[in-house]
Amino acid sequence: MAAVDLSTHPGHLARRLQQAHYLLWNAMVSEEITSPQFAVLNALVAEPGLDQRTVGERVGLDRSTIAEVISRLSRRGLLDKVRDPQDGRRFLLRLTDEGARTHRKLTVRTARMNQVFLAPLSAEERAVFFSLLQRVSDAAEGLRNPGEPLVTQG
Amino acid sequence: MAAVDLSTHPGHLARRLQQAHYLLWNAMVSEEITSPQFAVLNALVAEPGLDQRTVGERVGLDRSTIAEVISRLSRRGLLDKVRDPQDGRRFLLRLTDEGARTHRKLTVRTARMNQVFLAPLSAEERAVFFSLLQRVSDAAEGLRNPGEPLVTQG
DNA sequence: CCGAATTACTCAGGGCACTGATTATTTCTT
DNA sequence: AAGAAATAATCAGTGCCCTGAGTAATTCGG
Repeated sequence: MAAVDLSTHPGHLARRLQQAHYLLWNAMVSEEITSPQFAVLNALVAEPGLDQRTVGERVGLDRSTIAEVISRLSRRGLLDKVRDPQDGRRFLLRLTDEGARTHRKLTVRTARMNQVFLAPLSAEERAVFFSLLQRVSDAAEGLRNPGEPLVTQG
Repeated sequence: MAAVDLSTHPGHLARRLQQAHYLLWNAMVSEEITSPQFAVLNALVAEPGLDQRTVGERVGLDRSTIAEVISRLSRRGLLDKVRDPQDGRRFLLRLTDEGARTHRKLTVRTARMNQVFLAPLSAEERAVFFSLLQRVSDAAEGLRNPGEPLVTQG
């Protein structure tokens, strides 16, 4: 008795969604490059020369996790790490040719995978889905960083 | 160039949502018991005496992960593992009094946390949110298990 | 200019999540 | 009844995710 219905628990649903995505990614996109790794490659395509911490911020990975992910990508020759001559604490990151090639290849496959993943939803539902996911995530992230309010009411 | 907008990638959004939830859970529910652990306790409140594999199926954890989670809960005295006398491969699982107490306590806190987590959404939006999350997850899980079709069309 | 605070990164430790291989037990087939 | 197939659980290995503590470099305040 007193058991709860997990289907109304957003955390449980989020975990299930992420796991389902993980499996489909593995089957349809890549067994070597993970989704967070792709996010890092993508961030460096958009803004080459970012430092490690900023890349983590862009893709939503904390300092420890981004360090591991970068280290793997660097070990596989997909990106280069060089000390910032202006600030000896930072490493500046840049994709190698191989890294850029990998990003291009996975971009195509990822688009295909997203079609399959979102197949059960209509175009309108997809837009709603994205919007709801983003609103909840943004709000929850805002709870941790009360520094920059999302809406400034004058 | 050719960088992609991650805000239309459900996998990326799912990961962010899950991370946001993880942090809020830690802050508002418990630093000792995790959300998957709570799901296991909850499954055993609903159906005491389940075996390990079935519990994993109920809460969406694979054979390896459920083994680790059960082992932690058992080590902390929240559940008991006994060999099934009918089938020597299985372990039958049952909450201890302490486990049941913990489940009751966390049920209350989890409800409070969900209120905060879902605060940005109206009641109607929450219903839509749950439904979309579930439809996408169910469909993706169905891709892996083509054994039991979700809809039987006569 | 120099000590204090801040910042970027690293490291150790705990937990979740998957795959592939192994072991023990049960069930199926002949 | 005996060998083959299936099943429950374990183990090793990889990767993501967080916290708290530590190190090196820079910036801030007096």
